[in-house]
Amino acid sequence: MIDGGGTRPGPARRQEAIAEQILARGDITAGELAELFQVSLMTIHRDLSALERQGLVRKLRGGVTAQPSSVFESDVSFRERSMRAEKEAVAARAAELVEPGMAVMLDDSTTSLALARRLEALAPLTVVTNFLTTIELVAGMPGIRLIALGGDYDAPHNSFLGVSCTDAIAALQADLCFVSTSAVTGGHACHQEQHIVPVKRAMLASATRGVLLLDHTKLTRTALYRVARLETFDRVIVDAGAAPEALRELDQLTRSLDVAALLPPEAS
Amino acid sequence: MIDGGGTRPGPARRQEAIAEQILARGDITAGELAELFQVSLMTIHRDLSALERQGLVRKLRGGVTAQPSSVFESDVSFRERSMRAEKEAVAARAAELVEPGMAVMLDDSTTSLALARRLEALAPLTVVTNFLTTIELVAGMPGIRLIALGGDYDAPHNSFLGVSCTDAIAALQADLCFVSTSAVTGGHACHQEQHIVPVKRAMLASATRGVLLLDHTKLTRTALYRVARLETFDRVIVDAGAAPEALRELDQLTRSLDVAALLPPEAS
DNA sequence: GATTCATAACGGTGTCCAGTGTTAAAAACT
DNA sequence: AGTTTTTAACACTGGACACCGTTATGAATC
Repeated sequence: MIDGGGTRPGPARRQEAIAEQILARGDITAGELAELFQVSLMTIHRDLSALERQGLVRKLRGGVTAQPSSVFESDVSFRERSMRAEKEAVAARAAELVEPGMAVMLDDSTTSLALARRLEALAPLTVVTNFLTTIELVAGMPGIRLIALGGDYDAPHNSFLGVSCTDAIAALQADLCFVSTSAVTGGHACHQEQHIVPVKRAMLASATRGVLLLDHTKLTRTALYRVARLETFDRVIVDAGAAPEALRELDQLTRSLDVAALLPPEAS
Repeated sequence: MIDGGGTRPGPARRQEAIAEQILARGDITAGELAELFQVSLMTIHRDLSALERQGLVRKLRGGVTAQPSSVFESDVSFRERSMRAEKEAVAARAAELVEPGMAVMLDDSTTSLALARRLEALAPLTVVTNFLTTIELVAGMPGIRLIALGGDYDAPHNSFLGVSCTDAIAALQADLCFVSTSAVTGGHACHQEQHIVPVKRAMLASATRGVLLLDHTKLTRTALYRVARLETFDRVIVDAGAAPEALRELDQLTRSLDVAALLPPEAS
């Protein structure tokens, strides 16, 4: 059983492998990669240019080096690719909390996006979000009322932030709010980017119930800015991949913890 | 996504011709169309279904009938198709008013969209809009700062409206504001849809200078709701297709009229 | 200047998919 | 019922485009 999940296009797969190599070794030459993957030098160069456009590596004469992780970890196109199955599991569980007629708020996380994909079945519904990807998705769903949160466009996140965004949020009141942060440490949900924090806080303040969506890798990570204490959330959903002791600790700190089992590998 | 040239793939072209037929004759049978275009009945049915989804015609047993124009005239996908050259001419002239560093506001009109396409060359620039099509376009322009205006999503216009939109506008101050309305009558810029009016008004109120963009067909049309008096606008731009007496009358009523000559039919 | 590496340009190859027709079933009308 | 119109399902096709290699040109380093 090779290639278990989604082996979609040709080059993307190789590029992922290349990125993995670089991230592991730190640097490598184009020639080595060509040898390793049995393709021409030109192809390697093209792959590297693509990866550079995504901000994953830096090209320089004679080879490539890895980019410090903090730079690209926040980029959408990167986040979109990682922890797919875990996000789906969490999103599926989150969808169970949504009932027709509700107004739900979604932040600019790819986990929320996974949830958004499942919302069409639950119409009628009002969806509020500042995430352009989600906006485009939900705009095409007939039964769903969409309220977009405007603001300053942030390219790496593909979302809208800033004062005019928080102002818009403050004028609303949602039933349910789904938020994801990049880390959980010391009883707090944390994020590594300052300018996102006020938006997430405003969302939580404008919703009757707040739900935190996590994949298990968030539990072992740290980030600088505190978004909110874990008790702030009425519910926390995490996938089942976490270590037992981490789960136990998390359970202590949260009002209501929900562990989502991984879904069967559907051929979506 | 969009093809400026006009002669698109295969079926779109035929569907346009079909729509033209129906709009001219009022109604027609599927069989006649199949004969007329030398394609199978099935294909005609598919075309008609597509046109029906766009709200242009109504299918009923035995044929199709035209939809009263007021229903679809406001739909984006329809507006996008009409008066292409005129809009480009007006947009080109409007672009001359924009200087690097400015903050410009664009409404949810396809003329504004045509203008937006020309803005990348004028970076650095701040663009403010409530039109999702424009948002997606400008989000991909590196040198341009984008501020999106949120609000209730309106599917036929593909834009955001409502109180939360006007509120967001009121919190801003732009240098230049470009607005287009569906008609000009009795010294007023008018629009046929009520819920759009407050948004356009708010935009004009939040900009130092207001510019009205028109194609000449707007001059002979009427619409119910007054948006603003023509003197409100610091400048009015119209294409050269208008009748001389209409232009003269318009000139009387505006502070500064600008007649844009049609551009050479470039193969963009 | 020589060498090595990177990019640009061109052409070949395969895949994917929109577009269409045919046939069959379903639905609507008489 | 019978007839006509509409939809559903399937297979075919051509063109578009992604992907890759080869060769040629350009840039950077020694």
